[in-house]
This record gives sequence, C-alpha cells and structure tokens, in this order.
Amino acid sequence: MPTNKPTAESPAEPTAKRKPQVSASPERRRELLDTAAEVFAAQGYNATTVRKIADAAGMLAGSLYYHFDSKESMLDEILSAFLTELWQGYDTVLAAGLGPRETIEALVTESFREIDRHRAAVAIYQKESRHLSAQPRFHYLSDSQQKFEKAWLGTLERGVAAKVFRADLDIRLTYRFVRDTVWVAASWYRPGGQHSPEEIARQYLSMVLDGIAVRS
Amino acid sequence: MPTNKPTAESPAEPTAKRKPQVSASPERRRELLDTAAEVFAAQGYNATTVRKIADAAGMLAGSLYYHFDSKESMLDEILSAFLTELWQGYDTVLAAGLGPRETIEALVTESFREIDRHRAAVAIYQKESRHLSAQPRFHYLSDSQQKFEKAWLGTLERGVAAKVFRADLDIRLTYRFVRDTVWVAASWYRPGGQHSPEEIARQYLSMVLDGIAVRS
DNA sequence: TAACCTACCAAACACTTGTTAGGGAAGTGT
DNA sequence: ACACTTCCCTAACAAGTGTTTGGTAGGTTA
Repeated sequence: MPTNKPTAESPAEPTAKRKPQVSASPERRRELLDTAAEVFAAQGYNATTVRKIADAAGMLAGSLYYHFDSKESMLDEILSAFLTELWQGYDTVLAAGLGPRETIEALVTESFREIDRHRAAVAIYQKESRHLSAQPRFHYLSDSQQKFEKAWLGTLERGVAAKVFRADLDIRLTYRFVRDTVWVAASWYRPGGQHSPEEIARQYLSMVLDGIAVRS
Repeated sequence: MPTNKPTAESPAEPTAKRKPQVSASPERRRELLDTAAEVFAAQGYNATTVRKIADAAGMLAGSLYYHFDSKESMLDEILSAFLTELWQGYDTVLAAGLGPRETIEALVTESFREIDRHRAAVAIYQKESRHLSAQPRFHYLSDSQQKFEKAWLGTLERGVAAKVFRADLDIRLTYRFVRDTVWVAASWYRPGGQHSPEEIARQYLSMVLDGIAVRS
C-alpha cells in the first residue's frame, strides 16, 4: 500500500510469488506425478519431454510449472516418495527380529508389494538411479542403496552363519542375484495380472531358496 | 549382415560423394562404435549427445558424420552386431542336442561370455530395448526377444517333461526369473574383475538350479 | 609436380528442449 | 458488486540438439 516501486530491481519485495508448488491441492499434484511417472517409466526420463507429460495430463507444457518448478523436481518427488514408503516397510520387517530365512521371505514379499503399488517409480529407479546418484540432488539414492545392501547382505550372512543358507556361494554374488531378480520384475509386472504380488513372491522365494531343479 | 541403407534416389552420379560410411577403414569405425557404446551405456542413449561421443573419441561432433550417417545408426549397428554374435553362440548351443539341464547350463554360460565381451551393448540393450522395439527400424529387437523366449521357455518345458525341473512352478515366471537374473548382471559386471564369466555362470547356475537354502 | 583420397575441423543450420512471463476464465468469499 | 484465488493458456525465450556444408592438412598415387 505504501509507495509502490514499479522500477525494476526492487531489492526486497516479500510479495508472495505466483507459484504455490506445495501448498495447493495435493491430490491434483499427486495425480500429475502419477501420470509423469508413467511416462518416465515408459520412455525413460531423458527421452520424456515436459510436453509429453503435459499431453498425457491433458494440458500444456507451461502449465505444469504452476505445480512444479522443474522437470527434475517431478522426478525427485516421485523417487523420494517411493523410497520413503519402501523404507517404511523394510524397517518394520528388519525390526521384527525374525530369523534369516524369514527375514528374506518378508523382504521379498514386501518388495513385490511395493512393485505392485509403485510400479512406475520402481522402473524409473532401476533405469536411472545409476547415473542420477552422481548428481548431488539425488545423492539419497546412493544412501538408500547402501542401506539396502547392508540389510540384505547382513541377513544373508546371518543365514550362512546359522547354516540355513549355503556357505559355498560367493555371498556378494548371491546378494546381487537376489536383489536384481526381485527388482527387475518391475519391468514386466502389471498390476491386476494373473498373479498377486504375494503369489509372485512365493514363487520367487521358492526358486531362490530351493532352486528349479528336481531334488534327487 | 550389417544394416545396409543404400538410400536410393541417386540414379547415376559419377561424381564421388563424400561419405564412405561403410567402405572406409573398418577398424576406426569399430573403434568409434566401441567408445560410443561405452557412453551410451553409462549415460543412456537419449542423454548422450553426439558431442559427448565426439569428446570421448577426441574429435568434434560433425566429424562423426564422416563415419556414420546418424546417431541412431550408431546405436543400430552396436545392437545388431551384438545380437548377431549372440545368436551365433546360442544357435550353436541349441543345435548341439543337449539335455534340458545341460542346455540351460550352456546358455547361461554363453550369456555370461557375451556379457564379458559386449558389456556395453548388453547394458544398452537392457535399458533401451523396450521402447526402441516400437520403432520400425529396431523391430529386430522384438524378433530377437521372441526367439529368445522360445529357446529358453522351450528348454524349460522339456526339462519339466523330463522331470529334471520342478513342475510346481509357473513356467513363465521361471523363464523371466532365469532370463532376468542373467542379463541384469551386465549392469554391475566389469571385465577383468575377480570372477571369470565362467565362474559367475557356475555360481548363478548353482543358485538357480539348487537354491540358496541348505538342504535338509 | 599435380591430382586425389582420407579423416578431420569450423561454422553454421533448423529444430527441440526446459522454462518463464503475462493474461484470463471460472469459482469463492464478502 | 467487487476483490481474490486457483488453475490453466498463449507466446515467447535462450540454450542445447542432431545434422549439413564447405574447407583443409597430410598422406598416397601417377
């Protein structure tokens, strides 16, 4: 109300800018993030233009910037939301004090549930996390991966010590084996298919634990 | 056979054009394709600019077009060269008339040898094949994947019929399981590491066939 | 010597990219 | 009636993209 300064370069202007970006309706935001995640997962992050996302959302490219301040922010939010929920589930399992085999079973089952609920995010994570984690903004991806390795590798080691897992296998190889076989499933899994996440988990566990060969 | 693109429309022009693109020294060509594959694998195809490739090759962006007629051609040549060699190995195995278990073992071993020799190409294939195969130019990726499924799935079915593989598992799940566990290894495998391809294959086969649990 | 070929450079081209600025329609509260 | 907010559009921007064109140093051949 006092003296207005239309001249450029006004130094201290606390006037509220035009972008809410976090305070607005969170449902629309989540809606847009879901469609963005779908496009990212289908085409790859770099191959996805903001215009394609806008197309899929039924609006124009510039309008996305009312909700988000960059394409990278969308990716960030998609991935961090997924990881937050993932670790919520994992931590519960790890704190339950189960035996090694039961822990592996619970982790695998939990993973397939996450794939079921965050299929797109998992697919993006799998494709892009390697070169994203070099960027400082996405360094939490590396952190998560380290926690991940610690949890799985530790459980496997416990299992070997307790003689419930074989001791004649390279345990790092085993870790990568189990980890990869679980997460790549996101590339072909479709929610609402023939098998429930729990059923897929059961079959995967049966294969990983007992093998596909007939026992003699 | 490499993808030949004569790009007709030039009826009979005695004046020699300026681009060899296939007839020139093939070693330099292969050299450039190798560095390009490395960058593609590290950064992703779409995130890789021709200037980055040129940088890695120690030349300028435009100079690449003396050897290749497009960025896409480089990708095409990398992938088709890999697949050609892969199927050479696979067909030999499949024609050997081995039993189901021995066929699986040979296929897995052959796969890890290919990963050893074409690590970059495999990584690219894994990341990009899904959305590339939609493009007509890369339709041979779909063809290859179908042949792939036929070979593996058929062998697994033979094994179930011969009672060397378990019959209580969903065979399509098993197929995807085995397939994925093999090829994702390209994302972490580094030639010259601790384990030879054959050693990795041995461990993988041991896990897949017999499981990681201790027999009771 | 001259002609020629190979393998590259320098500089630009047309287009796409993520992003921004200003505006406006529809709804809500007063 | 008015102001205000929400959510989107129109139209543009600068930077980066794949690609082309013309040129040229250096070697090979005649």
